[in-house]
Amino acid sequence: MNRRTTIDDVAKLANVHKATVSRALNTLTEHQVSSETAKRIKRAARQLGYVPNVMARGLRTSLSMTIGVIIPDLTNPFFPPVIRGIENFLQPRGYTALLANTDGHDAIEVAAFESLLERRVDGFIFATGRHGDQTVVARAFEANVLAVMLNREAESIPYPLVTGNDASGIAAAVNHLVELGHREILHIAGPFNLSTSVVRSEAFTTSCDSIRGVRGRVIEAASLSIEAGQRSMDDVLAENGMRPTAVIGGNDLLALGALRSMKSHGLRCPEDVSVIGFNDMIFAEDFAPPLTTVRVPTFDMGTESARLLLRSIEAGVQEQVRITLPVSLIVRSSTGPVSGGSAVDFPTSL
Amino acid sequence: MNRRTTIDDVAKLANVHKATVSRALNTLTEHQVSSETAKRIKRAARQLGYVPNVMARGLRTSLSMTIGVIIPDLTNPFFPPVIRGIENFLQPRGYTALLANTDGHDAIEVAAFESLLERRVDGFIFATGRHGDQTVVARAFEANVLAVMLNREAESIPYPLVTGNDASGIAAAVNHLVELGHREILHIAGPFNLSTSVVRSEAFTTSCDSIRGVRGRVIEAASLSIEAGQRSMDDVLAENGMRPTAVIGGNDLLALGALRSMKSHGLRCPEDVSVIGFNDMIFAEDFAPPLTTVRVPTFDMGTESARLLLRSIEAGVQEQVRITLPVSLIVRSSTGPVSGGSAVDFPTSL
DNA sequence: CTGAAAGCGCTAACAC
DNA sequence: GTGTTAGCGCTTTCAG
Repeated sequence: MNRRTTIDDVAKLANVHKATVSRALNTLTEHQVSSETAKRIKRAARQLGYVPNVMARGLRTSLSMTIGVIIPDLTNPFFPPVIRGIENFLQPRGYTALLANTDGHDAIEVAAFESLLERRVDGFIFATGRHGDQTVVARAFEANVLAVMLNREAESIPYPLVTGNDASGIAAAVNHLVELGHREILHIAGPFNLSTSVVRSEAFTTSCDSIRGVRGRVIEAASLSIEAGQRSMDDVLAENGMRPTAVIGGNDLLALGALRSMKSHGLRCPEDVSVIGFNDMIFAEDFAPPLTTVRVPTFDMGTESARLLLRSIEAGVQEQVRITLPVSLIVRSSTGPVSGGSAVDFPTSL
Repeated sequence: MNRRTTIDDVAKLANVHKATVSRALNTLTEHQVSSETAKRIKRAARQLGYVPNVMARGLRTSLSMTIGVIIPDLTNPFFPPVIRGIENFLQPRGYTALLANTDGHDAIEVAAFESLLERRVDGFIFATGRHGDQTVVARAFEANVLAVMLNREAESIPYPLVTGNDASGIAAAVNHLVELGHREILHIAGPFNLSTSVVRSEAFTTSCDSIRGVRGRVIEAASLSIEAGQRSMDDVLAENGMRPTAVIGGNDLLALGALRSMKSHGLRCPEDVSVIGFNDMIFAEDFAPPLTTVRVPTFDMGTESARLLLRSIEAGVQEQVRITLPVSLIVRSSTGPVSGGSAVDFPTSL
C-alpha cells in the first residue's frame, strides 16, 4: 500500500493552491470556486486517483464521521438487520459504523467503549442497556457523550430510546392464545436486568389479569438463549403442578428452547402446548413447527436510532425522545386451539 | 462531546514534554523513560481521563489500525460468525474492522471500497469474490492494496485465500447419500460466477462419476437464497422425468428452499427425498426436519483471514498462501434411506 | 475567487 | 532519559 496521492499533488497538477482544491472538492464550499478551476481540479483529482484522507480531515474538523455501535453478540440473529438498518441510514450521509460485541461482559464492554473513544466516534448506539448503573452507558452519559439506546433502556439514564412496542406485542400474543381457548399461560421471560424483559413480563401479567379466567405465570430465564429457554421449560415440565397449555417466550430464542424441551419430553406443538416467540427473527418460519411470533421492525429500529443520533450530532446536543415502533403478531403453526377445550379438531378429555 | 484532553494537557500536568508522554504511554517505547516519570505520567493521564486520538496517531504513522471487510449481506447467517472470528483476532491487536455490505451490487461495492480507502484502512478482507475481473478486487490488486479473500476466490487475482475444504465436504455428502442407497442425486448449485459454486459442483460431479451406478445432476440456482433454491426445486419437480431421491444444496439456504418446495408439493423429507445443506449455519438443527449439512468453520475462517492479513500488513508485502480448513458432515434427520429400496429397517441389496 | 499561514494531536528524528 | 523540532494531510481563518 504505497504512499497515496495527497491534496498537494492535486494542487500542483491543477496549478492552484491546496486550499482551493479543498474547496473545490467539498460540496459545501464548491460554489466558492470558479466552475472552470473546479473542473480542472476535479479532472486532476480523478487523473491522480486522489482519495481524501478522512483521518487528516477528522483531525482538523474534530469529526470522525464514525459512530460506535455496541451490541451483545452479532451472532444473535436479532442484530444483523439492526446493523443493516443503521448502515442504511449512515452510509449515504458519509458516516460509518464501528461495531463492537460485548458478549454481555462488563470488562469487554468497557474495553470496546474505550477503543471506540480512541477512534473519536461522534456518538454511540447502545443495544446493551442493563439495569444497575455501573455500565458503560452511565459513564458515557456522564462524559457528555452523545448516544441513543436501541431496544433496551438503561435505568435512569435519559438517552433517547428506540424500541418496538413490546407491551402491545405481548397483549396481542396473549389475546391470540385466549381466543384459542388457552387459560393457563406461561411466560418465559428474559433476565430482569434487561428493560425489555421487565416491560414484556409486566405487559404479560397485566394482559392476563385483565381477562377473566386466565392465569398467567412468569418464569425468568437465565439468559436470552435457546439453552436458557430449554432449561426453564424443563424446570416447568418437571413440576407436577398444573401444566400450561401455552407459552410465550421473551424472545424467539427462548421460545425455540421451550420447543426443544417439549420435544425431549414427548410433547407436541401445538397439539399439547402452543408456543409464541418474540422478534420474528430470521428462519422463525422454518422451524418445526413454524413459529407464531411478534414481528419487531428491527431494520427500522436501526434506521431510526441512526437518524436520532445524527440529529443529536448535528445539533451538538443530546435529545430526549423516545420512539416506539409498531409490532405485529405473525400467526403460524406453533399455536393452536387448546386441547381439552374448545377446539374442533382435537376433541379431548385430558 | 466537549473538547477532549490531549497529550499536551497530560504533559503539562506531569511536568514533562509531550514527547515523553507519548513514549511513556506506548508499550513499545515505555522502557525509554524512567519508571518514575512513567508512573507520574500515567497517573496524570488517568486523572485527566486522557484517551489518545488514533486519528492523529494514524496521520503521523500512516497506519489507521483498521481493516475493511466487504461482504455481500450481513443478514446472511454465514457471515456473523465470520465477522466475530475476524474481530476476535483483530481486537487484542489494536485493530478494528470496518464492515461494508454490497448486496451483490457492483456500484455499491465500489462505493464501499472507496469509502474504506478514504478511511485509509490498512488492508481488506473480501468475502465477495466473483469471476469477471471488473470487480473491486481487481482494482484493489492493481492499486497494490493488501487484502485476503475469504471463502470465495476472485478469478486470477492472486490474493491469499481462506476457505473450507469444499471438495471433501461435497464428497462426504455424496458418500453419505450413496450409503443410504441413493442413486439419483441432484445438486442445486449456487451461481457459477462464484468460485465456491464451481468448486462444489465440480466436486459433486467427480464424486458421483467415481461411484458406479450413481447419477448426479447439477442445476444452477439464480442466487444463494431460499427463494432461488425453492424455485430450482420447483422446476425440477415440475419435470416429468426421473426424480432425484436426494438433493445437495450449494449452501443451507438453497437446501432450505428445496425443503420448502418439497413441502408445497406434498413431498416428505427424508421419506420421499433426502436433503443435505452446506455450511451448518445457525438453526440448521431446528428446521423441519433438522438439516444434515456440511459444517464449515466460519469463525475460524474469519480468524485465519485476519491473521493472514495482519501478517501481510506487518511484512508490508502481499503474501501468496492458501489456507483450506477442514469441514465435517453433520448428519441429522433430513437424510434417510432411499425409499423403495435398500436399508436395513429397509432391508437392502446395495 | 484564490493564496498564505496556522494548526488539529500525535510520533519520530535528532539533539543534549 | 528527556526536550526540541518538524511534519503527517487536511480545513479554515484571514488577506488580498
